[in-house]
Amino acid sequence: MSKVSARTYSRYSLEAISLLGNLIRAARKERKMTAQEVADRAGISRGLLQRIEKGDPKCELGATFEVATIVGVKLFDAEATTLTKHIRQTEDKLALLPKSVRKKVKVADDDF
Amino acid sequence: MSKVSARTYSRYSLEAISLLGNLIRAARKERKMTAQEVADRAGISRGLLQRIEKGDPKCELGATFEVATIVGVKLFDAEATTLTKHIRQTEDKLALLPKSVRKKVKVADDDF
DNA sequence: AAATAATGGTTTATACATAGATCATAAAAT
DNA sequence: ATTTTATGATCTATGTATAAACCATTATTT
Repeated sequence: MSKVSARTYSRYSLEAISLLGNLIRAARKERKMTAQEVADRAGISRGLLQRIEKGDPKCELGATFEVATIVGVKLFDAEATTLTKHIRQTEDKLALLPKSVRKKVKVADDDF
Repeated sequence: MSKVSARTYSRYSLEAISLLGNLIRAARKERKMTAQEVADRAGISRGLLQRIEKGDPKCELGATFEVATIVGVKLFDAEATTLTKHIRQTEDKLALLPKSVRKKVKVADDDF
């Protein structure tokens, strides 16, 4: 008597996660590291690494990024500065908005 | 009597996660959505969304990517095809390698 | 070919993330 | 100014991800 309402994920999310897992495994193989080696260096179990490479959505974000870093898969790397800049711009923009143009703009786009 | 060996994360991983959280919050604000709205659509609690935006490494990978997707933060988006191609290339390359040039190449780089 | 190592898949116990409720403060709307 | 809404934070119970130990199979070495 359990199983109340398993979480759902959009196709896009699942694909992105799966892609990340594939990238990690490919990078690990490329560097000729065993699953055990990477797991040890990441401080996680080999089983968890398997699930990460397999694209299981229910893994720790931190463990996943850590593994990615170890095998050399840079997440935002090159774009990091650009992205940070983008955030700052966005926040500035928001700060400049009149405080009441908000709400009821209706988002209206479920673009996936 | 607990706290045995808390997991550790590299500076890079933490920064990447934090950056992702910031991107998500900025995108949510930009789209003028409340934390509750996004949480509902992602099927998670508002508290979890708070932690995701805050850059907490111990969140579900799936929940995080789902939220990112909802607010319009594309993870690999444009590069997806390129990356997929890259993976295939990598795997092909590995497949072509003589079966014994492996091991003892010594990784020797902790580049972070 | 035999032996060794790596992977994929189990299972079990336990630590811990999560949902949900509550409260305080801040922000926005009226 | 008042009211409403959003956010940030804290607490508790419970489901569940994780580590660890297995085993079976597949690669890789010798």
